[in-house]
Amino acid sequence: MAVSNAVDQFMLRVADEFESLPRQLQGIARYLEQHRSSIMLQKVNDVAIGSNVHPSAVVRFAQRFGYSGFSEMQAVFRDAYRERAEPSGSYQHRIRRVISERPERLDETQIARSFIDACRIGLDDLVERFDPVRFRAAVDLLEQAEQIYIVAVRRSFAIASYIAYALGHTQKRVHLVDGLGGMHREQINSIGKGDALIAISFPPYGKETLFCTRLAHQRKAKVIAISESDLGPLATHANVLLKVEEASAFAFRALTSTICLCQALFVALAYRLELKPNEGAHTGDYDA
Amino acid sequence: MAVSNAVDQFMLRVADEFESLPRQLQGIARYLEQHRSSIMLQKVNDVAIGSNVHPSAVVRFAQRFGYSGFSEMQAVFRDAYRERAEPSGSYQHRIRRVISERPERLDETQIARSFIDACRIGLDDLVERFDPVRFRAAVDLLEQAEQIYIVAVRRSFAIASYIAYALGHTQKRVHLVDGLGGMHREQINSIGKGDALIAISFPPYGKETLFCTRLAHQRKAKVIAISESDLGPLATHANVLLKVEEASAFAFRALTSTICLCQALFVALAYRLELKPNEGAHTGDYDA
DNA sequence: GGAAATATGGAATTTTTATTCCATTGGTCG
DNA sequence: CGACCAATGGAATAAAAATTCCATATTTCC
Repeated sequence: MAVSNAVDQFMLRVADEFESLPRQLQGIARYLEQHRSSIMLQKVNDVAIGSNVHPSAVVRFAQRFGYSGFSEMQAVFRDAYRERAEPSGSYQHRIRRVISERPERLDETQIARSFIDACRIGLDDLVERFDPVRFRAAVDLLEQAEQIYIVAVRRSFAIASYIAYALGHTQKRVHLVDGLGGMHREQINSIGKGDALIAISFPPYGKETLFCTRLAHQRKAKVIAISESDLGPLATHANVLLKVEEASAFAFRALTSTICLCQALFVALAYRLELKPNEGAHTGDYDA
Repeated sequence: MAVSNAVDQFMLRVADEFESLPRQLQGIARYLEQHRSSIMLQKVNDVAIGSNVHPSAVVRFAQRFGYSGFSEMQAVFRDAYRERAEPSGSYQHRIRRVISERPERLDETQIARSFIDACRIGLDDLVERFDPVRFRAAVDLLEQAEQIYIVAVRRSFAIASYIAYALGHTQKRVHLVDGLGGMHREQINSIGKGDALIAISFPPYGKETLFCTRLAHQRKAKVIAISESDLGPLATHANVLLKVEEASAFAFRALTSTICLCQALFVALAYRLELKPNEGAHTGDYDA
């Protein structure tokens, strides 16, 4: 792993020993890692409070790593900053350099940044077009459902699997139609009146998803569709259609808005069901 | 001239009065101007020495401009830095603000909006902390891998399943360790030198994921870990660790940043492999 | 050139910050 | 279950830093 400066080096050393550190010192380690860019400005006390420990614990931490005390350790952060800030001159300068540094051919960093940017725009758009009426309707529908089925294939399957996981923390009975063993039909077949189906699909629509939607509708189950427009084939059989338009970059579709919406849906439902919030996050002793 | 921040404003005020300042104070003014980016780190004494004056002169300087002393003046510089380094307060802060803004009884809309906001902040943070070196290393590693294994459980499983889907569009051979039939071990067992494992896990870490990571490492396969910090158990066996800190709202963890990063990773890889971008999105006549 | 006003720097003081010491707690292992 | 060791946090102490005070130097202006 490439290590550029003293701070990274130090943090690496911390990471090494991390496991063998007492609880409080681990907390401090996490805090330092999190705030590496402003440690140089903080007093022992700030760090202590930030890490929920006594100042003396912070000093002990520094000493554990061979410094005489907090001050000496802090100097590492301070010097590293100075090294960066001073030689390359003003902020303006640095900016300009970053810009001029980019080569002709796109590099990974640029691709990544652009992609992330696209996702951000996607989320902005999601808030903007948010439709409270439909959203509430979706929550209502889930709240009343006896059993909840979820279907999505290919690109959207990840979303379905997440929803199934999340709903697993509620009292609802949940069925993920995952098509294992080619059994989409068999899996959806037990759906009936009083149940709900969440179907997620974007063009070109997955036929398995369409099939399930149609069946659910026939059986008088409620259908929540998550899709791109009111005009697609999902709309026909859906009771509620939540619209998401995903951003794309490099001809590649994001997934962030969809998953964000689904999570929001779950959180709203959980709140409705008066779940303790924590149960939504995790229950057991291992989670992910 | 556009004056953006408090430091600029202050320096302007100094420039105004400059002519009427006594010799030593002029020297201090020059020094401040020259070193505005590191004043926040300096002691009165440093400034005094740098300006060839007595420390008390520095205090007088500050007082001349209406501050109670050096400390108060220095705070201007410090705060300005912080504002830049952590736009509108650290990520933690912003999250907290979004959460604390919620009124008594939440309705669905508010919940959804807050949650989406939290996700947006999460993405902002993702760009900010993006580490090009590690990201590139991850892409390199995938490019060179003969076979790619992917593992994640519970909350993160959705991500793994998505990556598996995406990588399925490349020439790489891809194995999703999904634990079907309780066969995590059996599924990872065939990993070997020249292969790569992508492991995604957040606290409290899934033991299956840890197991796979350890095994992969033993077998001399390369490991890309996607996790929260360099300090977790995944770091030990990882060749590259990509850090993602997910936002949370209502004690509920988002997933957007992680998935966004994974997609970015895939896009970058696809670009590297000179895939036609479209193949990354979909191939056949039904997709999702 | 000398009185007044201002500036300067040494040293004392105050304030803030860091560190050490030690009693208590809590966990571990025989 | 009790003895031991590590960890923790309160309080005292030490160190560092900032500020004030004041005696002295320098400039200004008559």
